[in-house]
Amino acid sequence: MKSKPTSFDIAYQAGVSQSTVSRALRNSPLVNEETRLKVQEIAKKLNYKVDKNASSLRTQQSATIALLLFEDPTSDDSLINPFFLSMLGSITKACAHKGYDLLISFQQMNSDWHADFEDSNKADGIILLGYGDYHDYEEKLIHLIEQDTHFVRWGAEVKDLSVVSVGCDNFHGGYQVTEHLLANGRKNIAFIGCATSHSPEFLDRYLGHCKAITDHQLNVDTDLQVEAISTEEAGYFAVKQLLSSGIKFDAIFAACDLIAIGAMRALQESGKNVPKDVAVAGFDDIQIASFTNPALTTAKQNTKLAGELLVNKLLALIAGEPAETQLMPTSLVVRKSCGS
Amino acid sequence: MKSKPTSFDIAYQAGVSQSTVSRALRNSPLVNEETRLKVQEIAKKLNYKVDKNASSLRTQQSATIALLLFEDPTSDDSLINPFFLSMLGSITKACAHKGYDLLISFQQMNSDWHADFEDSNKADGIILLGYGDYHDYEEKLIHLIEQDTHFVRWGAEVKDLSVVSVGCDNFHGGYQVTEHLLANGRKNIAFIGCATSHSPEFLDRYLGHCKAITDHQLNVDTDLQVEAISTEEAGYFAVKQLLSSGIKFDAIFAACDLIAIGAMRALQESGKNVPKDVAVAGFDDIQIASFTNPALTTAKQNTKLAGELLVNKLLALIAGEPAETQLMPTSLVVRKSCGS
DNA sequence: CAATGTGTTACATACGTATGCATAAGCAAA
DNA sequence: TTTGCTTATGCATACGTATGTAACACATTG
Repeated sequence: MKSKPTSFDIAYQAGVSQSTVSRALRNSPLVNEETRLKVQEIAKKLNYKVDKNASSLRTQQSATIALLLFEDPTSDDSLINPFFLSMLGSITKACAHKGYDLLISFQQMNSDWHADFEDSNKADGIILLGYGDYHDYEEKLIHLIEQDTHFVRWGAEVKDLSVVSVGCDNFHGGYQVTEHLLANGRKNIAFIGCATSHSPEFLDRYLGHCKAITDHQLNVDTDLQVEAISTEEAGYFAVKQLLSSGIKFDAIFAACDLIAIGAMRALQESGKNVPKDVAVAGFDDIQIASFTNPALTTAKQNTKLAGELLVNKLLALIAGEPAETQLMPTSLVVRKSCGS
Repeated sequence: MKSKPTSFDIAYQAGVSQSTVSRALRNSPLVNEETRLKVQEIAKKLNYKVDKNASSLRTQQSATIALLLFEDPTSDDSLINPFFLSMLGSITKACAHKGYDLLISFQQMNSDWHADFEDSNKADGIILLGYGDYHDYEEKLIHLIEQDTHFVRWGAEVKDLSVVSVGCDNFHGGYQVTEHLLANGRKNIAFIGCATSHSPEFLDRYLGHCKAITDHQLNVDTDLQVEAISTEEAGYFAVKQLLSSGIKFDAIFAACDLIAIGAMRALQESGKNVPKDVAVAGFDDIQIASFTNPALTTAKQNTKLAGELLVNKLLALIAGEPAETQLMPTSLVVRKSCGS
């Protein structure tokens, strides 16, 4: 009574062998229907559950995917970027839909994460999630590839390596946002966010922004680009700094929504009206964006689709099928913060 | 070269037996230091990783915790309540800190979740997370107990069952909020949220609210309690309904922050000033709360502590140690939405 | 009637690790 | 020399499942 029933217990009660039990429970065509029903009935009666460890050990498959979430080491320890939380929810649901369990692990970028699930057989594949420059961990990617580990990652395409990435068309998204601001008559658009290769996502958004400006026969003013990491505080201080510098601007393109929210706080605190005095646009479309005052106009990254793509591509790789890097389009969500 | 190295491969190279390898890698005092170092060196060279399935099968321990997250079936399919996302982040970090992996699974309340990890040995214990009346799934709790499954849950104390719960002092939190509103001179405080046993958390907040009112020699007006589930939309419509009913009120106590946000939207849309005309207070202190306009005054549930408590108590149960149900205090976070 | 095929079951084994028990070597005490 | 103890290692086995192969009964065919 004490210990969990095994397939041998069922076999004994059913008067068959353990192997027949195993086949019967997996609906193998090799077993007679009558036998199968009897076995399944007894299994149910005993509240039998397959031991996943034994099963995984035997089949070398765990029906589990590991999600490695990289923290931005500069951000607040207790919080997680809402965008990634949204991705996490989406990936979880996509996994559940495919019958896979999801193993979650937070990692510091500089830790030995590449070793954790690699050969432990605890997961059939890995999803890498987090902003940042992949050059910072390129050798770890190479290591993963060398070990024939199945994995996909969120982010921009990795050149020169056969890595499957799912990302967002940050360049086009940036173009869309700035074009929208220009269409609203804004001339001097500040860009708040890191515009170096250390943040390839933000950089692409900035480049799209610049392209939209030059396409409209205007000149890019580099003074209007202010560095900021992806937090509300960074956006707040960047705008404060911009305001005190005396540089004229009538719009802000924040590299992500959190920055935009901080930017709006700084503007409103300084007596500026959004969008009348300064239009503000963001990027991501996190949940908060529709609740700010005014509601934030932003380039939406479709996290639901992204999660499904990541999971589907990873499962394809696991199944030995080909999978390709894919760039998702962004869509502009027009709310109140840009005037129209 | 092809297949992953096993402990036998190391044993062969080191000229010792597999059992010695196993002991050496686990730093058993039974093995000579010299031997241990040699074994560990070879293991590193071969990039050896313990097979978690085999290890778990042998030891019957997986160093993994399963988190079952119950969706509110009425809420939007694509979104997850930010409060639970915050809990999820906190639990993930607490697990990582203890060296445990976290297996995440979304569940419908009416599904067979109680069976999923119970005997599969895939996790050493389970954390149940989600709002709702535990009476709705009491028989499943009993089932878990009968199977000697280690688990803890988030929520109010479960009477008559030996279930370890970690919850928040919703009664006192409700008392705090209403007392704050009264101290600000508000007399007619509407309560927006479900106040039935189907939502025990909300009910306790309501009861605390009522206690604060009677303690101040005032009478509870049941017309000022309006039903709403925990979404922004529900808060919006509840307040719209309240406004059109003509009932006078100068403050709103929303049963959760999402409701409060919807309530503010309805008020502002109707030309009411928050907090001048109507003060609004919430519950939870989700991340959005500090970004709304005006910033939301709310009773904070400490998700960081909650996650740690849940994990610690679960690990205690797994270790065979006693653990007790615990109620956490809430703290009032005063921002701008109540006037002072 | 022999040969072949079909459907169903049992047997035996492998997956890779952890650990109780036996063993061997070395050494001190009797 | 014998006994007893310590230290270090190997042997053998169990964890519970899944599956290749063999075996068996029975039907079909030439």
